[in-house]
Amino acid sequence: MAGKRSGAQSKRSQRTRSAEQPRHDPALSLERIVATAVELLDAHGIDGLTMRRLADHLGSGAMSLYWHVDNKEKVFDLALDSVLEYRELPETAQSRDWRGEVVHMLQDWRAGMLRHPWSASLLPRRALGPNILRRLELLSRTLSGAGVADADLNVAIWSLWNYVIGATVTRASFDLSDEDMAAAQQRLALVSEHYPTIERSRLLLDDDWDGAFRKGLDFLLDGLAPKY
Amino acid sequence: MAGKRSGAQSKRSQRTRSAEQPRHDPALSLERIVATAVELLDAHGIDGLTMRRLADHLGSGAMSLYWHVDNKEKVFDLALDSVLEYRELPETAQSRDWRGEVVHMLQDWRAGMLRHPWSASLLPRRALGPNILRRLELLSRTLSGAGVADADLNVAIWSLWNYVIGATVTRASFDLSDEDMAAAQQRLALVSEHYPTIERSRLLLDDDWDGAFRKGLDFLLDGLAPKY
DNA sequence: ACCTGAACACCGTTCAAGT
DNA sequence: ACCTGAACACCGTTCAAGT
Repeated sequence: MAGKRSGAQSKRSQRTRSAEQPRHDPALSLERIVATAVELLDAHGIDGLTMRRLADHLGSGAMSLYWHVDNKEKVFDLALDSVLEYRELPETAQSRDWRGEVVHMLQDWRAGMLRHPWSASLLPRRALGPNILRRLELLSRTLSGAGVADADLNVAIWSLWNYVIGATVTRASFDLSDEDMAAAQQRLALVSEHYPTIERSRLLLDDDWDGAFRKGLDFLLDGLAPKY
Repeated sequence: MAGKRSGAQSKRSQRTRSAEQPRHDPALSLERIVATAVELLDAHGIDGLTMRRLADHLGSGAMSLYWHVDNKEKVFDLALDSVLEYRELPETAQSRDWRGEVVHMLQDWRAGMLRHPWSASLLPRRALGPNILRRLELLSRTLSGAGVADADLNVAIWSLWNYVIGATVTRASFDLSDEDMAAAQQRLALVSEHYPTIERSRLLLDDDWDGAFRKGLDFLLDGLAPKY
């Protein structure tokens, strides 16, 4: 956290590092850049990723990154997709019912993003990387195999997508700003006569996010399930 | 760019020319600041809002804003909530069924945000403003009145919220970056053997977003509807 | 109470140049 | 092919000061 302070000082100590010289940094590469970007984002949030800081952590000059990457946007794209990898369960999938399959993948999706909360706030502005496409393909295949009519398939996929994205974005934002949540609760308490129903149901105090995600997902799947 | 700016300047100076003071804009106020911030965001997107530019458009020094507002974050908060106002239909509500009520409010919510696409990318990091709370209260009241059990109420509200947020965030991001969408489609075409189901259902080519939103919402409401 | 300019400590990126 | 420093055109915000 308090790793690097003065840029000039750390740069100098790198240049004159003769005694403990052993670790000269490996050459730059897309992989190293993306991995370090993710580290930085995990540690300092979305505003903590800076081209200059990234280069610093990689032991290179700030401009060296631009040989590997077009611009900062690209770094964001790559960091986001790198976090969304999904390893399908190989053969257990056979024995799994379609609902179990879908629920598992979507829960994993959400959990993966919540492990890197910045990823949720990045989603709104990014395109579909290969890992997202892979998940959509799996979703599509599973629902289709479950008997969802072709006419309903895209709607079903987007509905589940929307649900996951919305849930993750919301959860991550509350996670990031406890004080905002507290402020909202306080404001709510102060003017609770305006929001009696919310107040009564304790909507903002309920913190069983995982359970709510699961239950709501079940409702949605109930609605989407093919009718026989 | 500089041309556009000077254009706005001259328009304002025309308007205030009638007053005796030669170059004084109306006094700063939170309302003016927020309204101008929304204009800027509409015109130039999220990166187009700059404290300096905002002050410039208001005809004031950059630092004058800080007397009215803590920091840039606050400007974002206020701009977001200002866009989410909802006027309940006064008495027609009586005759409306609960589904109609919910659908109307959520469609209006989505439409309002899509009129200001930056609002979607702002949502992940912001807290609940009064206008959002008002919508949640309405949702809560309507669902409760429709017979949704207290135990399911919060889950139902969050599910609908998630759905709207996810749909809006997604729609706005595709809206903002047509070339990204095109790139994704191209990449998809190139490696379509990896995503056969998506390819077949033309998931990424379907552009009836409004229809898909409505249909998926119906599925979700089917799942949420109280079972008699 | 309300507004201001100068200054500080940063940004992302272009460019010409080095190996 | 890969990396670099200097430079440019910006940022948000602190501060001491003006009315």
